[in-house]
Amino acid sequence: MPFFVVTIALPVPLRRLFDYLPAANENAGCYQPGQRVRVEFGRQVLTGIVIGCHEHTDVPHNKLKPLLQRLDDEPVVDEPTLQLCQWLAGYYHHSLGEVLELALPVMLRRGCELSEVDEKVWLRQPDAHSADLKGEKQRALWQLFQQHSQWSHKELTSQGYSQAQLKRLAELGLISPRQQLPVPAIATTIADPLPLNDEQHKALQQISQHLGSFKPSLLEGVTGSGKTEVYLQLISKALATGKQVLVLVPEIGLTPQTVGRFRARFDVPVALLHSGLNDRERLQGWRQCKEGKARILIGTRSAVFTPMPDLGLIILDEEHDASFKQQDGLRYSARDFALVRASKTGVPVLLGSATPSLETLHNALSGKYLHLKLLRRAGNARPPAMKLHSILHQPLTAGFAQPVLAKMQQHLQAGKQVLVFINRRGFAPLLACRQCGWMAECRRCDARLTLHQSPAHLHCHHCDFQQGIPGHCPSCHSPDIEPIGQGTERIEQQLKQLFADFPVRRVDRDSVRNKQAFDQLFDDIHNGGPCILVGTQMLAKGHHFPDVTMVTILDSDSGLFSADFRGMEHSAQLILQVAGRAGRAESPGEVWIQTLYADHPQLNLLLDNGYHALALSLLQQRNQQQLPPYSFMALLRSECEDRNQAQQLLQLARDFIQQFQRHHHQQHDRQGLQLKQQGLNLLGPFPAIMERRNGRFRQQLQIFANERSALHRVAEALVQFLEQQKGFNRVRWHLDIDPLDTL
DNA sequence: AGCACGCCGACT
DNA sequence: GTCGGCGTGCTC
Repeated sequence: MPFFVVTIALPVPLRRLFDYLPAANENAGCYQPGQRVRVEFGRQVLTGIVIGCHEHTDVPHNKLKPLLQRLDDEPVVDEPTLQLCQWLAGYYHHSLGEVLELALPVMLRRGCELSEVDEKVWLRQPDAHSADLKGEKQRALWQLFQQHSQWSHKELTSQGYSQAQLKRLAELGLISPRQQLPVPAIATTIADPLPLNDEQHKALQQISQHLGSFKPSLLEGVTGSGKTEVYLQLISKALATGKQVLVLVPEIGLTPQTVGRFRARFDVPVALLHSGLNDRERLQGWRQCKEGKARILIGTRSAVFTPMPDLGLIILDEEHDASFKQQDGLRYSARDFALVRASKTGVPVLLGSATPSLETLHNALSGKYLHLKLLRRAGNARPPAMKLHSILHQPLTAGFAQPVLAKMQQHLQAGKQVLVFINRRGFAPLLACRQCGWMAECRRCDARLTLHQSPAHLHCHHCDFQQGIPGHCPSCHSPDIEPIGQGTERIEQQLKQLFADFPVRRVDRDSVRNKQAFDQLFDDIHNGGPCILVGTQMLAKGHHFPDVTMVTILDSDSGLFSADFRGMEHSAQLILQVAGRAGRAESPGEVWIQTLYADHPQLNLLLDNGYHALALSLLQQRNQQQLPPYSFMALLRSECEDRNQAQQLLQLARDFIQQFQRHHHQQHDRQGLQLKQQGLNLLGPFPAIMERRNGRFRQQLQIFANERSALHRVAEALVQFLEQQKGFNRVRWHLDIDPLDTL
């Protein structure tokens, strides 16, 4: 047998592959890219992915180990997915093994058999003719098998059918049991499509023209304009051509309402992949897609990796949402990756948002994406009236201006619900001493501790440090210490006193411990009469509250002067998202924004002329300052318990980049090429906005480039350079490509 | 990332 | 004399 090695990707942060000798009695034909293998790696045993077989290796032969075991006969990572992962590893300068680890369900990473998630399923016998069944229950059961030929055992028993009844049907030769992958039940009655207005109709027509080839589109539609209906009818068209559809939603966007709406519209199996599932359920959903059994997948960020052999359309809702970008480890953007996947698969991708990110908007305006707009709310719903209310020199009651309270009272008495948005958890953001000015601060972060009341404690929202509330000032021993400022808990408490006749419900991460409580709460709100809802972003995303007619935004000011260049963009998106909760039903809503800066130009632009107008103005600013999307950015972050070391590493990186740049210019010179401005711009190193976090000092180096390719070249060289550096063992660093924030 | 090796300080 | 701190180096 000729000599060959198997090249393996391993789940380690090393950005290279490893060669192994084949297992005993196996030839090169046994190994296909995408199969899992077990290998001894140093002293540990790991599960790796076969990348290929080669007859040559640079590794000295005495170092080669035979791999321990081949786990799969068929690849678990199909060819297109493998190629996409290779692209991703290159784009984010990350280890391929770690990318593949992310692309696979946890159970497969651990080396489980695919069949491990098989379950008992009952199948209708192909030649079964209905016999005369005795029992009512048995007839009903048989009726189910007329609708669908396959039901999972678990589902049938949960619907109240017994083991005995199933056994009886099996004895009559009507059905038979099998161990196999269960497929989600399909809705038996299908809801009709809603009528489209001309805007929706036009959007649907235009996108449908591109089914079957790569074409990105932006569907820019104000809240309530019926984006979802366009999605649904587009999906329907894709399904009709025998294709699978991938729908990506933000982390909190996958509500039972949304899922229900999808399931009720299509007579095909719908798979879900989100954080609420356990490992087993995840593998099931993944297999359903990979084996083509599920025709629609609705999932969050990591679902973008799911293999779908018949993929024909990708929809990504709330395109601007930050949860599409992973914020630790491999910092990939599922939105950008979805675009690449669509391009390599040759399918259209639809990005939807009421408040598109400036990146996407720029692509739409420049003609790179199809730009579709839904400007009118569907049905009779009217857009909410938005109003800035100046609180400059105004007396406040519990943080509210008097006219705002009066307005809230009015809506409540009309039997409507009022939503109060304050993006700050806890009772108060600060506990301070009135005598000496002491403030409760976190020992590990450059931050104040947030005061919580139920349960009573001080809490650092940045490192999770917790401690009890002191009875007197630790500095001057005065008992005169008091909470300063407002959080959701305090607003809730005060509103309960001010509006004793109406229930007040708080919705934040603390009040909604688990998903069940969450769903229960939303049921209550839907069924209940007038009430006040106090909450954070949680309230703003995904959920519809038909009875909310007034929204009060309490702390928008904190977002107006953000240190980050995307601060205003994100503030505007959040304000509109919250505002969108009002007046979704027949009654028009109103939104009151309390502010100290009622003449803030951008805030006024947003309110007077809308998001699109503000976005154009922000884009102009970005252009002038050569910030993304008019330049390409990478952010090198470092952190260390020793401030100097974190800073020194970045200084070293900066020096390296400058040298690298000079070198490249020289090369161009020698080759007689026109010296093209590399356009690399370095900012930093400087400390992060909150320099110390969780006991570590954080620094950053911002790298801007005019060309994507220039950024790539320097990033690749930089990562290689930093990996070689010795003497910075205690410094942790990562390179964030297309960072979402510079905090 | 793990995990081992190795070289120095403070303990039964 | 050893236990264990973490700097350094390697993993096909």
